[in-house]
Amino acid sequence: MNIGEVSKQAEVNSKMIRRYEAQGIIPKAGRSMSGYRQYSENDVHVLKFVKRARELGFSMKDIKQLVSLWRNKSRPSSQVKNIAMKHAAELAKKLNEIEAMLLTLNNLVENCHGDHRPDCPILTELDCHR
Amino acid sequence: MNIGEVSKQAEVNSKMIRRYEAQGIIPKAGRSMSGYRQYSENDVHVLKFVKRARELGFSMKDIKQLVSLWRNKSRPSSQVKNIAMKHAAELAKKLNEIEAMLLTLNNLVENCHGDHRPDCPILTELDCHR
DNA sequence: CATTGACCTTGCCTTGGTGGGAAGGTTTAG
DNA sequence: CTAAACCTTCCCACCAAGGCAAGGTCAATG
Repeated sequence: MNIGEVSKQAEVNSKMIRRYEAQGIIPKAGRSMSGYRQYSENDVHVLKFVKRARELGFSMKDIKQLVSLWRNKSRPSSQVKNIAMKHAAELAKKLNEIEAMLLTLNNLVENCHGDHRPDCPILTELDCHR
Repeated sequence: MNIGEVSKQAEVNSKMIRRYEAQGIIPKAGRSMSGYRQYSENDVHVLKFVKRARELGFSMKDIKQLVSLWRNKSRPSSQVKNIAMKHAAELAKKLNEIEAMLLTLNNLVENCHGDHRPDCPILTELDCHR
């Protein structure tokens, strides 16, 4: 299988596939006579794993470790859990930050006329907050 | 006032002050004989405005527009509101995405033993999701 | 008056994940 | 034979921030 076919099947951009290989997240693909990367069904499987992990917001560093643990059939599940918990904690932090921003922002937007007049609580808040 | 003093007062890194100037977000500072940037109280004020806008998650592009509207005393508040609403919508979208990730993630973490044993629902989910 | 240390200047590199595009080689179908 | 659709590597851009380096300036010491 060439990279384009894998890309379709795993729904991962070929550009990204090459990058993941360079980052050591997926194993180096074999090459055809002319230098084209050659893939198997299993490679599609790995890429889907990576894709799903990205969708859960894991960093590439985390994913590298997760893939390695995934392949190691005698991994301790504690290691996987640690990575996931750390990531969940970071996500929760971000969530709180965004929530705080939205709270303020929605408040301001509600109180702004949004017409031709120049007075605007949004600018006032940004101006006078401190 | 030199850049260091402004940096302290506005709580904005001097590196960032120079960058904002280069990006045209704040006006070009005057220079002393020796080439040092010279600032007034008003510049501190502008930088605090920028800082607050960053804290609300606005992009530098948005902030550039906001500063310009802020300075224009005859702006229509509708323009400000539009920028803020667009940003709020993006934040809300991000919020939802992170919420979804956290929901899945917390679920997985709860069901993982997290001990020496290799079986782990987190890896299983990443593996079999599709 | 010279040195020292704190300040300032510009410029380039790194982060993290993704994408665009160039310049060129290969394969396949018409 | 040629054109299209692949593939290759390499460099650049995004975003906001920060680190580091090499050099100039200023103020207070000895």
